[in-house]
Amino acid sequence: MNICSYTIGGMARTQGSHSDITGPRIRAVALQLFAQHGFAAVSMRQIAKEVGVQAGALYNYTPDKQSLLSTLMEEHMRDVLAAWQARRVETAEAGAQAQLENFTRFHIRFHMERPDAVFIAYMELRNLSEDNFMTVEVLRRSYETELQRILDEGVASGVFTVRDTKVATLAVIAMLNGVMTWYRSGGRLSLEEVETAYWDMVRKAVSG
Amino acid sequence: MNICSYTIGGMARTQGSHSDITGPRIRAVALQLFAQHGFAAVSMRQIAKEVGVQAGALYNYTPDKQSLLSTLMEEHMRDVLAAWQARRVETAEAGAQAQLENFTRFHIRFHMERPDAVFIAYMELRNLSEDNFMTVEVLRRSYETELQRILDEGVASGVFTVRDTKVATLAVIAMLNGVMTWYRSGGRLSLEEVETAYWDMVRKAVSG
DNA sequence: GTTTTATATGAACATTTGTTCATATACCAT
DNA sequence: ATGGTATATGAACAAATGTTCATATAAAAC
Repeated sequence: MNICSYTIGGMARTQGSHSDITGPRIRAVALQLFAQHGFAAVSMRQIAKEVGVQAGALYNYTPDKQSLLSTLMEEHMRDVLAAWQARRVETAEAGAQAQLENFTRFHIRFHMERPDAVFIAYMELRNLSEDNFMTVEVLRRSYETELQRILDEGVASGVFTVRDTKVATLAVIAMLNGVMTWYRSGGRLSLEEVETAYWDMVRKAVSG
Repeated sequence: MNICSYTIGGMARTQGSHSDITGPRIRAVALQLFAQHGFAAVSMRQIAKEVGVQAGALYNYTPDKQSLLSTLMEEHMRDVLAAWQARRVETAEAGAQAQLENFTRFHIRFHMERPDAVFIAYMELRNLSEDNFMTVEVLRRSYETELQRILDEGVASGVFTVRDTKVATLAVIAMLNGVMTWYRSGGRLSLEEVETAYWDMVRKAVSG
């Protein structure tokens, strides 16, 4: 009796579609594309195409493009903090030097496993609204404070010699982040060797 | 006798216009906007508006948008290299340690005077065509090689203790570049103090 | 089996994009 | 003064942009 609607191709919900699958897929694709081309250079249609969906469907998962970015960044920062809180206990009772080694090796390994998220978290801050920026910034500071606490502790106990622990904190993190711009697995050095090389430099840099 | 053309507002070459002025203005504006918002997020019309000109006029100075970016990046890399070649002579006869201090202080100060160019040169590589990318990459490598040469020399003469000078080179440069993400003149520390703090860490990191 | 809800489509929208071009005016050499 | 060249305008273009919405179907609940 419905003479008007002659649905040629499927134009509605697709078979097997589920938000528990599509949602993460969208975020994963967006993460990779944002890292590769930059937030502004990636269109919603590119993301949708890679996910295998029409652009309109993305708006079941994010109110707008910028929220997609800020969600990714916040998720990443919370992941970093949570992972460190879990690993921190390994050296909770140890001296500052052991804590610093733990932090150094953790930072390199954890960040190396998520180069896209790291890249975005450091490079796309300018595309965030003020509110979202503040949220991410607070999380980042709180991660940096973890390192600074270790340095302060080491200075207090005399094992480290650092004039300004704030500057040292930023210097160390910048140095460690640099790994991600050049390291490729399967290269000349193993990740273990890289960890050790950087730990060597970090240790000496903050010692007497 | 020309009854059709009734030129209301001036619609042609403007008074005082000269390529020696407009050209550099365009590059300066583009540099600042690219650094602030990212290459892809800045439109030719935004640049033109800031320069005080119509978008079409930009194409007297660049064949397209991407060339504008790659020109800026190549100019910056050549500036860095030229400035270092000039400053390098100061410690050409000196030992590796003096050379490294010279390099460290030079790098921080020079880059601090051009935060926009530095930011672009490190962040917008992905927006370059393969050819332009290679050109910039070669220049960057050649700057890094300058530092590596100093480290190699120091290792050879026994004043430095570094397992892998390539890794150390990248680590030091990453650390120094980090300054630009947080230092603001008029803050807690003077540029001289920052230079010294970083030199302190660099020296210790590569020493025994 | 029927109803309700979750998840997609695909067309439409107003803007904005990079770029081109015919044309107009200012500047400079003669 | 005059003519040639350098430097701008402003309109136009097709393509792409983020976002919305009525609608259609699959999946889940009953």
